Amino acid sequence: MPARIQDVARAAGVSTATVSRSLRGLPNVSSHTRTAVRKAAHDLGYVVSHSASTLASGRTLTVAVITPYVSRWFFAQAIEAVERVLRASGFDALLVGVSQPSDGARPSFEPETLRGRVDAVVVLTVPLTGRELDGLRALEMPTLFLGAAVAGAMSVRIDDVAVGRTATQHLLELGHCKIAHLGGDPTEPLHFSAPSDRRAGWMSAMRAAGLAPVPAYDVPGLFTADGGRAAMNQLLDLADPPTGVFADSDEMALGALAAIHGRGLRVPQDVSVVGVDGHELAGMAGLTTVEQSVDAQGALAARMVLMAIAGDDIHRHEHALMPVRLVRRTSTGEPPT
Amino acid sequence: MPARIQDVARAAGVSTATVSRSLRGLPNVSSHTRTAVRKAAHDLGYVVSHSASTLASGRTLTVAVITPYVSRWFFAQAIEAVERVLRASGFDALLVGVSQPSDGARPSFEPETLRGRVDAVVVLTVPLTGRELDGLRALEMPTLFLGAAVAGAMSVRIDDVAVGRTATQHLLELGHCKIAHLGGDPTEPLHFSAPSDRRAGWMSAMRAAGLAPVPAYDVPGLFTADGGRAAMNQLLDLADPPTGVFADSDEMALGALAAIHGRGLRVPQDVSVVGVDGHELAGMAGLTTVEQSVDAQGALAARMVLMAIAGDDIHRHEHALMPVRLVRRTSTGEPPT
DNA sequence: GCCGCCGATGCAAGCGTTTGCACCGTCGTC
DNA sequence: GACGACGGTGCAAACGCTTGCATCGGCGGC
Repeated sequence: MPARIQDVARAAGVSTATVSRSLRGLPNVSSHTRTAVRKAAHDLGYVVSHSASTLASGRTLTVAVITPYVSRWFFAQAIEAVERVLRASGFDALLVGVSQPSDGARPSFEPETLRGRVDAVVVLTVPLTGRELDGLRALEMPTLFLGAAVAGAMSVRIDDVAVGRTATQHLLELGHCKIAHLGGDPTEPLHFSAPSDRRAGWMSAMRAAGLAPVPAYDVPGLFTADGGRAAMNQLLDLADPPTGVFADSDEMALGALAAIHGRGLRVPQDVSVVGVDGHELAGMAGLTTVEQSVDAQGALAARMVLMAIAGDDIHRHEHALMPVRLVRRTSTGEPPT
Repeated sequence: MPARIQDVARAAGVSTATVSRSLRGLPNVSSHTRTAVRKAAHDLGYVVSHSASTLASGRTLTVAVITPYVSRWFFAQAIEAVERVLRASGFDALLVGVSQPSDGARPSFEPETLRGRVDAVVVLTVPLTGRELDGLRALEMPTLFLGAAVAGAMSVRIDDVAVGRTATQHLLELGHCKIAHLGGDPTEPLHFSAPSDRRAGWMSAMRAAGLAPVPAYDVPGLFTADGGRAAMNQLLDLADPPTGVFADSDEMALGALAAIHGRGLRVPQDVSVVGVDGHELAGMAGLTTVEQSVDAQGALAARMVLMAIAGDDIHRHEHALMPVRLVRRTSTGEPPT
């Protein structure tokens, strides 16, 4: 029923080879012929068969986006940006979720499955096991990690150690000494690097200030608002609670804010909180945060991948580091005396 | 380099036809043969070529998810749920963004492009023009709208009029008379139905209470926190500001909360706010809301689509209505006297 | 005026599966 | 003991496009 290339060829009075070349803008086609073919194709409502085209050429015009979540801020932002740039270049995004079910035994992701299915892969953070990474490497296609760096592949990310250091230093400069850290989930089977790097930044800044990071001040917040709230409550239950809190994400920080307000305490008079991300609602809540542009990271990632697909090997192993900046708002101030 | 079906056939000492049938679990294959084939395939690391399989069979094992956004709460939730269920059934999700660029001239979405590319389409809300909808219809494949109902296709959604009525009635019951509505963007070229339906619910509840909805109380909030804040500020600037606010989404409601607090006013003593959705951060902020489970909606949507693909024509035009429930928290109370 | 070159085009061989149809024993039935 | 029926298997024709190679004028240079 739908028109095939043969129909267009017939209508335009040329061979299928010429139709193929005309429609794809290849050289060695007279402009007269090209026009005629385009018209015929348009009149017939011809659309190239993706599977046939892929089978014959090996090109898929598709990029896989592998992600553990889509509803969390960072991931949603990244997916949106990557997809937008891909689409603008005529590429499609194949969404591959790798979140583990609650039973813990996540259905293992099979990289082999992507062979011949996509032209490149963008991995959000590194939600993969060693075996999966090896499988991905075996695919030998352009691969880019967004939010983490992996040797032998491209990457776009921020300096997470610096993020931790910046946030902590901000609190230190305000005069805080008792600074806590709300991080990821230590039982998380996926080994995300951002939480540990940010923690490292926190510790490094503390040490540089001549302070020893208190173990009890390092609590898991699961990267969710609920987790952040629970973690904050845990901190406030301590005999000697912190006066400053550095949360690895704005979502956790907002949860912490809720916990603080829930206790009748005031921000920043009683407790200062600084987050990471630049979440829209962080602005609403007056949250001081270390802002990153995931939109810019995603767009750059997509562009790099597209270049690699186009055969630009120069960037094949490039690691891009994007800037962050501290945005001071009303959630941080001097510690109580 | 990668093993093809021919290699597996040779290794197992059978024909490619038998390999194909064995691997796909078709009947009329002796269990002995099937085992041998499976082993050979596994040993060779054989993975069926998606394009070849699609070309030959017409099946793609892929579903398109068409969405105007991915970073907004509803959409992120929906995408995540749909993808998860599809993946569990061996299907992939092709993400198709149709958001308009800021210049207003959104690159028109070409439904024809999906022909032969996917087995079904899930459309989040209805971000499409009439022409696009017609094109989608012409594809004659299972199509499901999530978040809106369209005649002639499946749909999963909530009763948005009831949502507006429920939220408004809650405020009415608390004694509010001056109730405002934060809705969508009237200049939005995409004609989302949720905002207008919720507004209709608001108006209907007001009228049922013998009150006339005040035009100045109906302001656009753009469905973002920032928009909600701006809209709320606009309301507070009125000579006679409302005492109750019904926002079409939690994100807008949270923005409204920020605006109220920014004026030094208190919630709910001075102004009551009720949202819609069940956003995690709404819980943090104590926001009363009309909660919906987008996760359940997305999962159901995916299941319906899968059934339709499997040839179950019974559900081909089914319209599922999912429940909502009012969650009372601390952002609503009696109006000031 | 002939030759070689080049741009424009067509031919046809793949690309790797799926699947209708044919074939061939075997087994149960009358 | 003959005869369908049937399970198990192979053959080969699609599926719709891309692309290396051949072909064929026309044109500039000598």
